[in-house]
Order: sequence, then structure tokens, then C-alpha cells
Amino acid sequence: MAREKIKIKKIEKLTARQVTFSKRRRGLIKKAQELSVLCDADVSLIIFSATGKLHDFLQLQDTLARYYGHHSNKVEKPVRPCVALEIENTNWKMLCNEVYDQAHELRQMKGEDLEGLNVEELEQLEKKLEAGLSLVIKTKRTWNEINKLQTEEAQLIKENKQLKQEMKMILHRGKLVTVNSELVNNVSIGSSSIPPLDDDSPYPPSSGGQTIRTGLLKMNT
Amino acid sequence: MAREKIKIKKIEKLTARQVTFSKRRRGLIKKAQELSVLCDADVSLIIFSATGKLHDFLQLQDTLARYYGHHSNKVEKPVRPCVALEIENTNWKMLCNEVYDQAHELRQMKGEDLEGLNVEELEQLEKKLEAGLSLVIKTKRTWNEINKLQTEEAQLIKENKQLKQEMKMILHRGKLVTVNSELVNNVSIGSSSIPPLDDDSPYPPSSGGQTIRTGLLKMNT
DNA sequence: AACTATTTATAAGA
DNA sequence: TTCTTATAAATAGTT
Repeated sequence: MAREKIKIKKIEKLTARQVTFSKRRRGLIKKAQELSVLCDADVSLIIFSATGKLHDFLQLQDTLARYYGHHSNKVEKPVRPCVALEIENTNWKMLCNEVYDQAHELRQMKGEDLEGLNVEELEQLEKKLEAGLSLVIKTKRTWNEINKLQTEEAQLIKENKQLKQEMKMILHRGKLVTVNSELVNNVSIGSSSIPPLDDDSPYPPSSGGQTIRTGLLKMNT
Repeated sequence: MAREKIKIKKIEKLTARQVTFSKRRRGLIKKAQELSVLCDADVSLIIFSATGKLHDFLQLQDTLARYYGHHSNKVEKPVRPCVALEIENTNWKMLCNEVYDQAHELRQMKGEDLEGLNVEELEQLEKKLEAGLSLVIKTKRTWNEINKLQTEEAQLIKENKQLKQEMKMILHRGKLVTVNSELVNNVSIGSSSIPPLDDDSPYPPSSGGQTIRTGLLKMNT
């Protein structure tokens, strides 16, 4: 707005940027004050410089209306540096940095953005990926083992049920001969080498998954 | 600032005040945007109208967008009072979620936090890691190849120099016999299968590194 | 920090 | 609200 028209884009030269920041900040504050007074509006303005320093925290309405009542239109700036806000802003920027760093690491682990790395760095990355991969493969193997055991278990349960059924048949035939109902209910024959069997299997297939999850958790902690 | 100079005090006439509010609000927002862009500053502007019912909440130059290089010119976000704070909160939470998700993905790529994954998910993870690893290995191989070539090149240059030296010796002896100076200077003997050699090697070792960097960049783009 | 040629914002009117 | 325009205000480059 003077001498030459400028493009609204970041001023590259540091000193020029600082000067412009200083000038325009004053102008912006003045405009904000005027708006608040002229139109009875509550205007707050929070300006952080590029370095993250809080420059102005203005709550204009109340104080300034009074101010203008006393001193016509000379402009002052009630700067109230607010530590809480500065901390908030710092947190925000730190979080942004964290997002950026993580995104970069992720991309590199996915084989992207490798241009800037030398052989040593690439080898480190390779080792990191291999370490991760080996743990994943190990975990997968564990799972496969578990699944295999689950299948075998299911097979055993099935076989057990069949055996139990056969057992009952045999005992039933015995009952027909001896007419001893107590022996049938308890399914226990003293001299038999076959262990007792119930309808409630000690390895219910439905609860198998949960048991295994717990087991896996233990294995990995 | 026009037609007539005005005193900076509350405009009594309601309609005039509303008109001025509308105009100056736009101007203020524009100035705030310009400051944020020109000087790389974070500028927030909160404008409550006199009634307190309307307000503008502006967070200019979204920090995250800057980090990711997005050009989302968030010019104006006119929202209701409670919504403004919610937006801030939402932004924060979204960023936190992003950090969390990325951290989790990273940990899993490093072989941690695998408890919750089933075989399918583990296989996906394995594939992801293998893909990344293969790219890293490929890049490393390229580098090793380049390093090998560099070494060989250096060796060849050394040998060439020795050969050249020997050649000169031979020619020098020849000169002593035939007294033919032109042959010595041009270092070219018609019947010889050895190509001419200069002091200026076509592969200077000093520029080798730079050449290779360029090549690698091309390979990765 | 001050100066000043220009650009920009805007008060009043339509 | 929007447009116009005369004028006030802001400011980019310079000193």
C-alpha cells in the first residue's frame, strides 16, 4: 500500500519481515480497537510471531471504550502477555512437529522419501524393518501354531464325543442286562480303565478363542 | 477514512453502526490474513457483535496445513459461540488422534503392540514391512553398486596414470633413438591398440560423489 | 525511526 | 447488501 504494490506472500527477507510485522501489527491492533469502539463490538486479537512468541493478546471492548472516552483518538496497545496461551501454542506446535516427524518415519519405513539417506542410514532403516518384520513373522507363527492346536483340539473333542456316545451305548447294553440305574447315571465302573466322561467337555470349542487370546497376550508381554 | 474524517466513538445510529461493522469487519479480517501470510504469524481474531449473538472466529494460517504444505486458504470461519471453541477442540483432538494412530502404526511396524491383530492383519503388516524393506534393500544395493563402480573407477584411473607414465617412459626411450619429438607430444602411435591418454582424466575422482547423488535422485523419483 | 509516494480502506451517498 | 467515489489512512521502500 505504498511506493510499490506487494504480493501477499511470505516475505523472505528476515529483517523486512520483522519490520513489516511490527508495522502491520500496530495497524491491525488499531483497526481492531476502532471496530470495537465504533460498533460496540467485543474484539479479541491473538498474534503469535513465526517464532511462536505471543505478541498480543487483546480483549478490547471494556478497557478501550473507557480509554477513548479520555484521550480522543490517540492509540495505545494494551498488551497482556498470557502465559497460558503461549503454552497452548507451544504444545500445538510440538504436536504438529510430532505428527510431521512420525509421518516422515512412516514414509521411510514404507520405502518412501529415501533420497536424503546415505548407505549407513539405509542400513539402519533396513535393520529396523527387519526387526519389525521378524517380530511380526514370529507372532504370525505363534498364531498359526495356535490355530493348528485349535483344529487338533476340535478334532479331539469330536472324537471324545463319539467315544462317549459309544461308551453310553456299551453301558446301556450293560443296564439292560443288570438293571442297575445308579451305575448308568454315574458312568463310573470301578474296574474300567476308561476315565469318566460328561456332556460338559472340559474344552468347550466356544470358549477356545478367548483362552487363546489371553495366552497370546502373555506370550507377547 | 473517507469523504469525511470521523471521531472514533460509538456510532449512535443503529443502521450506520451495522453497516460500518460489516465493512470494517471485512477490512480487519483481510488485514489479519495479510499479516499472517506476509510475516508467517499465527493470527486469531474473535469478533463479537454488539448484541453478543453473532461472532466471527478466525484462526488464520492453520499450523498443521503449513507443516504439510497444504494451501488451504482458510479465509473465514463464521461460527456460533460454542461452536468456535468446539472447532478448536476438534482440531486438537484430531491432531492427537493422528499422533496416536501414527505412533501405533509405527510401533506395529517395529513389531510392538501386535496383541490385537489377527493372522490376516499380521499378514498385511508383514507385507507392508516387506514392501518397505525391499525398497530399502533395493536402494542400498544401488548405492553399493555405485560405490563399487566408484572404487573400480578410482582403481582404473590409478592404473591409467601408471600406464601413461610407463608409456611416456617407453616413448622417451624411443625419442632417444629416433629423435622424433612430435610422437612424444601427441602420445599416439598409429599401430598401438592403447587409446590416447591425457593428464585430464575424463573421470575426475573429486566430482564422482556429486554425479552419483544426482543419479540416485533420478532413480528414486 | 522518520519520510513520502502510493496503495488501500472506507464514509457517505446511490 | 452492494457499488461508487472522494478522501482518510496505512504502508513499502528509502533514508
